[in-house]
Amino acid sequence: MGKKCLITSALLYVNGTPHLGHVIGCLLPADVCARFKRLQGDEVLFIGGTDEHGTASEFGALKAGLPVEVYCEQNHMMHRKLYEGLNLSMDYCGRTSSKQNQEIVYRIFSALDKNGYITEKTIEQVYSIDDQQFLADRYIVGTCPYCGYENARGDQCEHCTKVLDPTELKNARSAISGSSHLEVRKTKHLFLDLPKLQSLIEKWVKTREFMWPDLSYTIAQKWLKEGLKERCITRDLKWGFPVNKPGYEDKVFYVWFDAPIGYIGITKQWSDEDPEHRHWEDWWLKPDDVTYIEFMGKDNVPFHSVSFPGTLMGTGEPWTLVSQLKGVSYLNFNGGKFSKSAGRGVFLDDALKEFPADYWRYWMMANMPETSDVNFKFDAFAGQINKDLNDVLGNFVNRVMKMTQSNFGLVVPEGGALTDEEKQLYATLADLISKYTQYMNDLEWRKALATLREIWVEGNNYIARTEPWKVAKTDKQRAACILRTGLNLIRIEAILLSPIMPTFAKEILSLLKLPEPTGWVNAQDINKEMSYLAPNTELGEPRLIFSKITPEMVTSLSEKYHENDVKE
RNA sequence: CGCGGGGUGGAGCAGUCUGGUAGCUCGUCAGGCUCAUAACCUGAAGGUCGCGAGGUUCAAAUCCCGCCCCCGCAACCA
Repeated sequence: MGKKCLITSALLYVNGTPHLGHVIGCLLPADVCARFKRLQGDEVLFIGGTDEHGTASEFGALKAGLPVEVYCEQNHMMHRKLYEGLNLSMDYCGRTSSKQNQEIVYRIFSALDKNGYITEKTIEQVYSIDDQQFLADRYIVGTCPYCGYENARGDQCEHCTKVLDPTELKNARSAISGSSHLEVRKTKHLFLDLPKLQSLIEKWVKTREFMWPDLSYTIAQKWLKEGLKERCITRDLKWGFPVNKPGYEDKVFYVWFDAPIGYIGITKQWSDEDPEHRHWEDWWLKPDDVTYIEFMGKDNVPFHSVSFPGTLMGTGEPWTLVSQLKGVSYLNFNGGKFSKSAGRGVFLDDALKEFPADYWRYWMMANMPETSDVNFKFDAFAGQINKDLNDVLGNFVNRVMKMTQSNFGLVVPEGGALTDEEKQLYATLADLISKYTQYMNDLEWRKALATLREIWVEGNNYIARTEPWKVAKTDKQRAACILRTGLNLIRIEAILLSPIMPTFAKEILSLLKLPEPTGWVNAQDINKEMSYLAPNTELGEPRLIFSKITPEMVTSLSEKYHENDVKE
C-alpha cells in the first residue's frame, strides 16, 4: 500500500433530496479523487454522510409528522441509496447524529474548554410560548418592514433580499406552529473563542497557500482579514447532542460545531464496525502519515479552512488538518439556483432515472465550476455526451473492434513490427498521460478532462493516418500491428477513464475481456503499457456502449424540468 | 465606495501571477475518407481580449488608475 489518503465530501444536510449542484460540489469530485488515488496505489479512506442536527431537521420532521430520529433515519437511507445510484465509492456513509460522533464532539469540546477557548455569554433569542422552544431566526416569519412582503424570514427577506433582525418583523409568528405568541428571552450560551485562535489559524493557513486552489485560499484570507469573531456553539433545541458542561444540560451543540467533527465521528463509525482491522486514530491523530483532501461548495470554505481547523488546533491534540481543500463555485439551472420548492432544476433521483450515472459524472467533471458559476442546460449536456462520448471515444473503440473482427476474428492480431508511426503515437501518449495524471493530482478537472479527450482524438487520428481498412487488403502484417496498437490504446483509455466513468470503463474493458483496472497507467513505461494485450488474446464481441441523446429528448427534458421558465 | 469571483471570435472556456505574433472544445463552411454510431481526419472563415483615442513600457488580454455590467457571499439553505 502507498501513502494514506483521507478524502471527505462535505456532509449534505439530511432533509431534502440532493440536486446536481450538491453532487458537483463535493460528492462527485471526492469520489473521482478517491478512485484515482486508489488506482495510484494509495491507501484511501473516503468518508461521507449526512449532517442531521438542527432546526431544519426538527422542522422537516414536524411537517412529515414523524419523530425527528425516524425522519433523519429515513432521509439518511434515501441519501445513501442515491449515492449508490451515482456509483460513489465511499468507504463509509455515516451520520453526524451517531454516538461515535457524540464521543468525539465531547472530547473536542472538553479539550477546548480546558484550554480556555470556550466563553460564556448571555444572548437574547425569540421564544415561542406555544411551541415551547426558542426559534432560530429563519423560523420566525412576518411582514418585511422594508418591502411589505408577508412571508419574510427573520434572518432575511427573500423578496427584497434585505438582511433582517427578527425583532424588526411585523406580525411576527412561528414558522412551525404559526403562533404569534412570542417573546424575547435572555439565554446563556457557549462560544468558541475564535479571536483567541486567530493567529494560530493564520499561521497555519499560510502554510496552505500553494496547496489550496485560489478560490479556497482567497476565501480563507478574506475571513481572516476581516477578523474572526466569537461563534456561538450551543442552541436551545432538543435535536442535538446535549452539552457536556454543568449548567448547560438543557442545551445542545449547534450544528455547525458538530457537523465537521462528523468527519471524525463517521470515521469512528467505520472503525467500530471492524475494530481489529480499522483504526480511526491512524487517520485522524497521526497527521504525518496522512494526506487529507476535502471537497465542498464555496459557501462551506470558511468553515473548513478557518473554524474547523481552529477547533481542532485549539484542542492541543495532533489532529489531521486538511492538506488540499477543493472548494468549487455553483452549478446553476437556467441562470437561477436549484430549488425543489420552485420545481426548478434536476434532482439526483430524477437525474438517475433519465440517464446513466456515468453520463452525469462525465458532464459534471468536464464542466466543474472551478473559476466561476456554471449553468446547466440540457442541449449543452446532450451535445457533449454525443460528441465526446459517442463520436470521439465510443466510435474509436467501435471502429477498432469491428475492423479487428472482420479482418482477424475476435483475437488480438499477431504480426507486424512497430514503425515510426507507432513510436510517434507512443511519445504523444506518454506526454498526454503524464499531463492528465498531473491534472488529476492537482484536482484541475476541466483541464484533466480536456486532456483525456485529446487522448481520444489522438486515437482517431492515428487510425486516420494509418488507414488500416486499406492496408488490410495489401499488407496483413501491417494491419495487424495497427489494430493491435488500437486495441491496446482502448485498454489504456478505459483505465484513464475509470475514475470518472467507472461503469462504462468496465464495459469497455469487458470488450477486451479484461477485468476492472487495479492500477494506473504508467506514462514512463508506455512501451510496456501499449503491448499489454499479447497477440492471439481472445476478444469480446464488439457492441456499442454509448448511445446518443436525440434532439427530441432534449426538448422534452427541457420542458419536463421547466428549463425555460422565467427565472425568479 | 461591504466582500469575493467573472466579463476573451455565435456558445462554453484557457491564457493574466512570471508583459513579447490570441489558443482550445462546440457550432458554421469547404475538402478528404468510407473501417466505424451520417461517425472519423484535414483546412478555412470568424475575436484586438467589458469600457476609457487613460497611465507605465520598445511592447499589455496580461502591470497601474478610473468606470460599467453579470454572478455569488454577508457567519444555519452545495
